[in-house]
Amino acid sequence: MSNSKSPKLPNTAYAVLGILSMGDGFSGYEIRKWAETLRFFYWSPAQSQIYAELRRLAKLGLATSEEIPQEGKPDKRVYQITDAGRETFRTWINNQPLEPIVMKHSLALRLFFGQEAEEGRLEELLIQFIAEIKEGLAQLYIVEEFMEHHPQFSHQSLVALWGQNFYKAELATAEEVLARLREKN
Amino acid sequence: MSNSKSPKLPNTAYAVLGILSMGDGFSGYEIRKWAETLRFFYWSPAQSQIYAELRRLAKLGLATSEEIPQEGKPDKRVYQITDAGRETFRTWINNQPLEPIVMKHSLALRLFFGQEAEEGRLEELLIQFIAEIKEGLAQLYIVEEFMEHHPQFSHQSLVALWGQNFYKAELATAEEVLARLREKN
DNA sequence: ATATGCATGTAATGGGTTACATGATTGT
DNA sequence: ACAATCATGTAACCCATTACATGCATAT
Repeated sequence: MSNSKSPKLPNTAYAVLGILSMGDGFSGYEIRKWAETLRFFYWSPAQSQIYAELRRLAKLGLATSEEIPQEGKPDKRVYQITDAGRETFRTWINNQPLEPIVMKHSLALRLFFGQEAEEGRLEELLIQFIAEIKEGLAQLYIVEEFMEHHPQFSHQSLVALWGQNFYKAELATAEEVLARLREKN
Repeated sequence: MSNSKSPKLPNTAYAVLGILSMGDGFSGYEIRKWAETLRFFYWSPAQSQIYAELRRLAKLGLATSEEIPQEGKPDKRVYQITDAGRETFRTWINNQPLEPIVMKHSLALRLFFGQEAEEGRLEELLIQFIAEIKEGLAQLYIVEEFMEHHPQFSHQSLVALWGQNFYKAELATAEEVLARLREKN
């Protein structure tokens, strides 16, 4: 079923493959929880999309899919990466060039067009943003702490550190911008 | 043609509306150039998408569209924001809640799954990334300098500052992570 | 000669979202 | 009682990308 040469897949598929490569057997539900951590640095697809990607990977022979009957819960479908899947993933990580960072910063967009905002609106948004960032930072600390206690996650904890630095920088910038806006009035 | 209540639009449409609100009359081509600056903090849609959004705005009565004959060049279609369009834009900026930051950081994704990478691959990617960030920073300095000489762009220059801080933080983090990877070997 | 800038548009494809549908178990 | 967790899936929709198509003027 698998193509001889690694097929070209959307990045979401590689992310799912990558998660599958970290253990032996995940349900869609478990993948989804990992994806929630990933959202700090990469993406956060809808649940339906994760299931769709898993089905695609299975169809391409990059993962096996097995139905596990369960009592008291709906049946679980467990996906496992195949040799072809691991090969595809390695080809991606070792050969696919970096893409430019994509950022959708909804506050920056509003700030950019701030001349159309009401008096005080931007300050309000910045204060709200600062609170959200602090919340995100707290979550990242928890993620990193967990990973530091599990040596097999050394790369993942490196990325948690990356996220922390990003959030700290966002915090500092938001405070700087807020101060500038206030001193203009 | 315009709805009595502001219609709900995709963010790309608001971004285009916002650019239209900054002057009186833009061609799709000019919008596109502004969008290229926006990409540092928000988004970078395909050319065809910008033209599609402009047509949508015109159909909704949020912008007027006028064909300007030109010699030696293809005709130009100039779009101008209407009162209804400005109203829609203000409603958006003043009432629409912030959305969470969306980030697609292709390097972080690879780093996260670094256990599958070949010896030296991550270092190679980091070095490449650092070069790209430096290039981006240089461009942002140019953008900010331009805007600081034009007082009507004070909000825009604030966002250019935001972008600089982001890029500087990325640079520092990339160097830190590179150092950590090297000391592990 | 060749590339870049100006200038707009269509067609095919697909990645991804939102909403809906179902249902038992466990914790508050 | 109610919310959260576990667990998967379908249907409708559309935003967005890629590729293609055209063509003159100007700079290298």
